[in-house]
Amino acid sequence: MQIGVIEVPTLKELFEHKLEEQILSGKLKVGDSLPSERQLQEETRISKTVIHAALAELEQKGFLEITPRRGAVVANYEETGTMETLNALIRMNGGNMTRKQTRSFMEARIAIEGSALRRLAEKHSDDDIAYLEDLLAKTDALLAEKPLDADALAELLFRYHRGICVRSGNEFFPLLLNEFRPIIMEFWLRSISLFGAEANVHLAKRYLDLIRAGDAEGAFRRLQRSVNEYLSCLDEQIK
Amino acid sequence: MQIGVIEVPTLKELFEHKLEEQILSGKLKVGDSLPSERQLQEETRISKTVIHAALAELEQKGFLEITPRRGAVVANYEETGTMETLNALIRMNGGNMTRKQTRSFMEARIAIEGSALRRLAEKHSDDDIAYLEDLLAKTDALLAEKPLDADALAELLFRYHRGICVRSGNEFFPLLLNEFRPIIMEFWLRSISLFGAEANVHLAKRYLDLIRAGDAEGAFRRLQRSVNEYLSCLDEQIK
DNA sequence: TCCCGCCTTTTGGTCGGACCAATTTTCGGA
DNA sequence: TCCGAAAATTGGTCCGACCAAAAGGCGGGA
Repeated sequence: MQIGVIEVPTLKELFEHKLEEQILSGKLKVGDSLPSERQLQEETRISKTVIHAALAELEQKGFLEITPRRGAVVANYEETGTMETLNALIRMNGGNMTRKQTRSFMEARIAIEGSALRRLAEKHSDDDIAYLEDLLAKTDALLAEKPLDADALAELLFRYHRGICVRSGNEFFPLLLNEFRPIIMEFWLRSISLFGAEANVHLAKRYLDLIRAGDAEGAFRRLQRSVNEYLSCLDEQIK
Repeated sequence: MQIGVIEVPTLKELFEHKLEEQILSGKLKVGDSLPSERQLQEETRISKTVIHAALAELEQKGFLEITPRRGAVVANYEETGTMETLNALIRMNGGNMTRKQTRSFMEARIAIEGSALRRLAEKHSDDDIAYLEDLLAKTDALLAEKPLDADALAELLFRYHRGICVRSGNEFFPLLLNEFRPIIMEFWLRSISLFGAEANVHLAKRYLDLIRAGDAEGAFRRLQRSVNEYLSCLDEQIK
């Protein structure tokens, strides 16, 4: 096993995660108001600037609601939460998603990427095909190298599937994939370790074939099938 | 016309939006590197603390790429952009979406809310129905009041449709709707002005009927139809 | 007893200065 | 011309102090 660079967390991050944990664990309930920045400063012996920066970031993540000169309260992150909130939530759990989260994610993938596949199969230019072929050529090149760089392959698979969304003509789909990025990367890494690199690349090529053939329904069903295979294989592994 | 609370932007926000504007307007091109934080501090007479915080936030929004001790460059926000980037882009344009953006949005809506509708129609508890009925009752109450508060109705419609996503059991769909929130609110306001308040509430009830009846395909088709009606009505208006 | 206006306290927001560690640039010597 | 050490520059972090606005407390008048 390789030991990567050891990241030294900053004071800000430490305080941020501490607070995040208290919110997610329920110690701090939705609607609870936080102590003032000064009070936190005294408790934690951290400067107010750092406290302030951490609180501001937690606000952006959807965990807090800060009103100038009134204070910060724990936000109802089910109401205001975004993908960023979810990413923080998953990271808190060591990067592991619950069974239900995984299912939800795959379902969202079918909804979004499935729509993109359908549209692209129905309507595409030679340029679109060339664009995707180019990305596939890169995965082939990577596949030829030994040993296999799983991270790089996952990155390429991400770009390829985002490419499908880009070329579908929908301006929102690629943005949504970017939003999901950490989760999607995790997914591809696991898929590579479950089914092997070749199988994943082969499947990617299959989508292009179906797009080229204009088989919108076939491409959609293929996506559904591979999602189901992934989920059942995951269940298999747990047993 | 009602004048709401006047929001006083903080220095950080002012600086942030200024930079955002320069990036989106093309004055700062993708790949351009920004002056150092100290230089910006001198130019703007804003403290480095605030400059730093603003840059960090712009990085999170996908507009900048910051490398420690090397500086900040304008990111390719088409590659790294998220919904937040898009929201900023639309806000810059006075809240107006292009024709293509509107189409893309409605398509994304069909993909996401359509999936939620299907799942909920196929499988739901009495509790789910009661939850949605409760939200509908609130819209009815609002509808009875005169004059009509369009903003409040749009808010309720948003909550109702998010409720469908929440109750579909998918943990991602509500988060995606939150992400889209500014755009969705704009959509409902326009829909209310186009078709009237009653028609929108009536349509909302129709979805619940179809869910109750377990008619997944019917609910999905209903959504598709109303989306098409909205788009063609919009075209009509432009002419 | 209640309400209005003044004054103190508390609040988030901002500031400039300082230090750190790593990178980039500079420049003198081989 | 090239190399390597020193200097300058960079983003990241931290501190303690100050600001203006909001909240809360207080006292006097009705």
